Amino acid sequence: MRTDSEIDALFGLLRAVKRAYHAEIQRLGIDLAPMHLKVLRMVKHRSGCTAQDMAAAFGRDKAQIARLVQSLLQMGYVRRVANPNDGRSQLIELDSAGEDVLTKTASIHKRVVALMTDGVGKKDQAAFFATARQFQENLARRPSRSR
Amino acid sequence: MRTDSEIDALFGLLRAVKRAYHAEIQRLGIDLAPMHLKVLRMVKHRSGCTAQDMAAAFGRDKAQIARLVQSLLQMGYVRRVANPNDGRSQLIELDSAGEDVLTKTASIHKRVVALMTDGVGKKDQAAFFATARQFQENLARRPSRSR
DNA sequence: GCGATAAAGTTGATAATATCATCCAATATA
DNA sequence: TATATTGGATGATATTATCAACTTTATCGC
Repeated sequence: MRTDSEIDALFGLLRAVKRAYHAEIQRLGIDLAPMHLKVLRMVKHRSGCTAQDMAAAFGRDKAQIARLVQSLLQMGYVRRVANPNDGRSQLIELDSAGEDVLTKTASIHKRVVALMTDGVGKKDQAAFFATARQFQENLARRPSRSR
Repeated sequence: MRTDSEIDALFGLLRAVKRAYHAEIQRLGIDLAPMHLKVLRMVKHRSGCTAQDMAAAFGRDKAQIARLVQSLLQMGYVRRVANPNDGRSQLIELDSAGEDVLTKTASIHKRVVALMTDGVGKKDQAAFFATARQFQENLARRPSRSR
């Protein structure tokens, strides 16, 4: 039976993506949540970024980022060094264990995308993601961020 | 800077949709979560369904549904009647307060969709949702459900 | 320089969604 | 009938998220 609206369809899709993503991480025996990986990727990509940089880049609450960074610190995936330019903030850097995790998980995105897009033409995929970004921008226009 | 993958784009869209959806509910002064509304819609659509029906229909854990139904019961939005055909289960029916809530929230989907799809052509929208369903089916093929 | 203000980060509280495991009672099946 | 299964309830816990309050440090206006 089809009683779902468009919104329900989106929610359903995203739950499925989350599950698949999570399952892939578990499959690799890595005890990290998707957000942990997101932070690690950011740290790798922009070494020496601050927690605030991430909060802004992700559009997330700084409290959430602070906790993610702390747990990554405790697990030894990142390290923190004082920011020479600002005594309030600290620069986050990837530790070698974090590098390893990123190496191991590098293929997860690809695998999930491959699983999800199976049998869908390249053009349709491109159109889908382009529309997704447009939708997100439309919704992101008003809400407030990082407080 | 664009460092996001397709998966990140989807996650971002989900967050944006959730926020917008939640904000619309709050705007109406209704103290229910999106999942509560989803359950209410299901109860309205299929009056006398069981919690198990919903868990199966949504692909969700039955524990989650049980708790949602219980809170809706406490709030007086639904009522429960014994299932004459099965002493284990109970049939969930919409109460008048639940009807009211559904009437009030009927436009939320439309509003969020309108906000989200602003400036996107009808054809592109249709293509997007069609692809979303296809993606979901691809991902839903393997994972296990309702335990 | 000083005082007000803002920013970076931490912490506490809490919400929404979700999963897993276990248990009970009722049913179905072998 | 003995056994297994199912519907549901409950406890524990994880993930993501938000808001509020607070500390420390910077910055801006004067």
